[in-house]
Amino acid sequence: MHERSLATIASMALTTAPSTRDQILARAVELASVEGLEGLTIGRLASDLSLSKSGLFAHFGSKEGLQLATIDEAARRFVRDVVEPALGAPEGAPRLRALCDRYLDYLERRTLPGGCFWAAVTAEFDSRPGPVRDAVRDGLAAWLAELERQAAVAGVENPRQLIFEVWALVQAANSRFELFEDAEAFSRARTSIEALLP
Amino acid sequence: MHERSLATIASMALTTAPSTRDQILARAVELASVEGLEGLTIGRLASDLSLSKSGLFAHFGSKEGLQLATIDEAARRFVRDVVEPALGAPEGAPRLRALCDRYLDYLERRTLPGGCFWAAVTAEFDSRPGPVRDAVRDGLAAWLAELERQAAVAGVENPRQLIFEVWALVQAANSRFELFEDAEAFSRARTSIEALLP
DNA sequence: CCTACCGATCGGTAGG
DNA sequence: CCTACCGATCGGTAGG
Repeated sequence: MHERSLATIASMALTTAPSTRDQILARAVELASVEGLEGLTIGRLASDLSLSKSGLFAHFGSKEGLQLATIDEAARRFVRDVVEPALGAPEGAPRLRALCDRYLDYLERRTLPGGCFWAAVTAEFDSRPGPVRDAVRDGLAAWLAELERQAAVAGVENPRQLIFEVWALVQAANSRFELFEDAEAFSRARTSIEALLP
Repeated sequence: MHERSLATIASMALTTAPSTRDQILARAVELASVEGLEGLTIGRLASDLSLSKSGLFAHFGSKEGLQLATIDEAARRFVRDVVEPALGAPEGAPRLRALCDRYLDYLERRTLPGGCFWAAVTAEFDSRPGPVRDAVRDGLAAWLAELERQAAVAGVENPRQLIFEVWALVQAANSRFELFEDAEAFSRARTSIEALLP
């Protein structure tokens, strides 16, 4: 076990230099949080990374391929930055609280230049059927299902209703923070969420 | 000031005769609810209305002019379809309840093809500074201020916190309805809001 | 990963 | 409100 984690650390250290594709997707997630997945253009992305358009294009095959890869990368970063750090808390109420806290902190730190990636792409694609909307929906559904599962473990009587309310408040905090630059947005959300959690 | 501008907009809506410009803006609000204010292109709009691009363009002078006029039209329709019908209810708790009910009904009927106009354009422009974001912010601020005023008249101790929560739930209902085609989204929101209102 | 292209569409202009 | 344009940029392709 010690050997494995050392090997993992070593291999991470050796592979820290991100691939071109990883660099592209890191920038793509940032850009999409501000400009959306349609505003994410291949030319802009290539220019930001000093690549040729066709060189960048070849990694994804189509704009839709780039959009889907960007959603996948955003989900991966979300797990790494929000879900994984909360795994130390026991399942149920403590885990649920940790997941909410982590994400509110993540948003408040303005980790992405446009705030919540899911807020941006959900509003953009929620009424535009197709593979991109499906991927957004699946990514968000996985997150909501995890929150609902923790609420169920905590013995909440109606997990879906509770998580509907909790996620509503998180999204409202993001929206108010971004649109109104309202510094109180997150404390408002934390107050309301604390009153709801078991 | 917010109240006066709402009343002014309402009276304009009642007295303005149909014109090419009005037809353009009616379609623009619909399109923007799906495609956003950037996805709203002059060529697409002209084609939908069988006008030349330059003929349509001349009404607004720039794309930004079209975007600002579209926001203004959306606000006008919002007042006509949501605010005015609620004015029969006495100020305070009944008015607040009527405003919420009206808007939830409006969204559930899917009056606009992309759902809530404010949800679409807020998420799109909330991290993109400029006149368009300012107009979105001002339109939403007028609506939230009206809700807060009714909450204050109703004797709520913290109107801002209450309306933060109420609007969060309305937006969550719209988002779930659009993204997941969740028929229960609005009943969820109504249940939660009913528990919050005085 | 590149250069060199392609047709379509973008916002916008000239002139009527 | 129109026709006839403009340069820039879009997603995408050919070929290396």
